[in-house]
Amino acid sequence: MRTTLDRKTVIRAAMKLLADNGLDGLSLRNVASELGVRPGALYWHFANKQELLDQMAATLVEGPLADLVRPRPGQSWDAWLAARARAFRTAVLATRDGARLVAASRPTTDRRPEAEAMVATLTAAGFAPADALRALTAVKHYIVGAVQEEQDYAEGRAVWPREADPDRYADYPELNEAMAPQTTETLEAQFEYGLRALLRGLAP
Amino acid sequence: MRTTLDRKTVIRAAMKLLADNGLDGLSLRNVASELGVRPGALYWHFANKQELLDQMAATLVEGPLADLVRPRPGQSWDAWLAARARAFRTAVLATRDGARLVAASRPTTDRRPEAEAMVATLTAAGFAPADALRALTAVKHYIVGAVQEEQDYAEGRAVWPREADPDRYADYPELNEAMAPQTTETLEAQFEYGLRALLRGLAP
DNA sequence: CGTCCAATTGAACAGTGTTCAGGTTGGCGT
DNA sequence: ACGCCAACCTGAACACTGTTCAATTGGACG
Repeated sequence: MRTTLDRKTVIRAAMKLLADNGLDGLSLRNVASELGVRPGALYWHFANKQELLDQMAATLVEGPLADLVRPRPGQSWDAWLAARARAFRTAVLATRDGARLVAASRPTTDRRPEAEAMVATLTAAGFAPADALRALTAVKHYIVGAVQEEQDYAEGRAVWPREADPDRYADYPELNEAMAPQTTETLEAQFEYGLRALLRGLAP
Repeated sequence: MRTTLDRKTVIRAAMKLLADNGLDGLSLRNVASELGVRPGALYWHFANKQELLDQMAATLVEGPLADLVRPRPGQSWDAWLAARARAFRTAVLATRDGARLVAASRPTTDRRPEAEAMVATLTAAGFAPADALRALTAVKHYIVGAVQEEQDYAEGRAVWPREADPDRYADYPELNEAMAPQTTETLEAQFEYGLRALLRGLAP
């Protein structure tokens, strides 16, 4: 009995190849040969490559965010939102090209129950209903942009000026003083700085 | 005298095809045939497709932002940053798939003079040097994320829940009250809401 | 006029997502 | 035990893509 393929199995194999080769190196032929199967076989389980990417993105993000649809007892709205933001960031950065993957994917499940709970949490904290949704959206936008740029840098797609041309750096005194060498910690601090500022400014 | 090709001409043709067919429909063969030329000819003017995309993104953004490296006389730091943010958003949204184009491109010119001036402006307004750079970066991240999602929606890549399934919407009362039908104006208001919150929270 | 060289062609290479008629193959009903 | 049906997969092709490069053009210049 040759065990037959399975959506989950395909997704797992695709995730492994994503980690190994990056998003640009992820082809259906790769995935198929990793599974010992011909490319056409994948079309029995997925309508097209996009659907596979959607599922990959979903498995990436849904797990870590599941516990955080509501604040824990006694947790303030901003501490809760910050925790959610950090969880999202961590999950996306943990996978190679995670940000690009998420950006290239469409949502697979109905997000309305989740959204309803989150909006309700903010209105309970004093937000007007419309502002609650605007606030959640603004935070999402910040996270998406931050994670994208951060990973572009991590994967070498963006170039930090200091590394590009360290010599003539003396021409830019203010920039020189402002910018420390980039490390994992400074990137996280940057994210935290913007996140806290945004949450501070959003307070009702 | 057959006029010979030219970087600018190629970029212009590519921009037209981008507007007509979107980023996914933009192939070098398309660009070549639009110019009455074989695909290989483009490689005389650009090292590869990426370099063409980089130049396209640059022409998209650099013009509108050129005037806004420093605040106008008497303009506050936050009014200036907001104006810059709006100009960037407008420029990107004006072109089909502009956000994806910008996201997929690397910077072509040395951004350090610009960055130096901007950091200096914020330090003059009372920011610590490191915070000045963090603030600018945070704003950039917010804009990038916002524009990306906004255009995903505009091009039909994202689905707004209300349109996806308007009937069962009564199950989500808070969401229902929070979410008005999306129009150009509400999208701009959403952007503005997050931008103002972020700038408010960033104040030194 | 002849030479030179920037600019382009023609043709190929290796790879991609996708389709589909045709084979397997496992399990179920009779 | 047999036959059948549906799930599953193969084999092979199609229409694309970006990219390379030897060979060829055509205009400018000495």
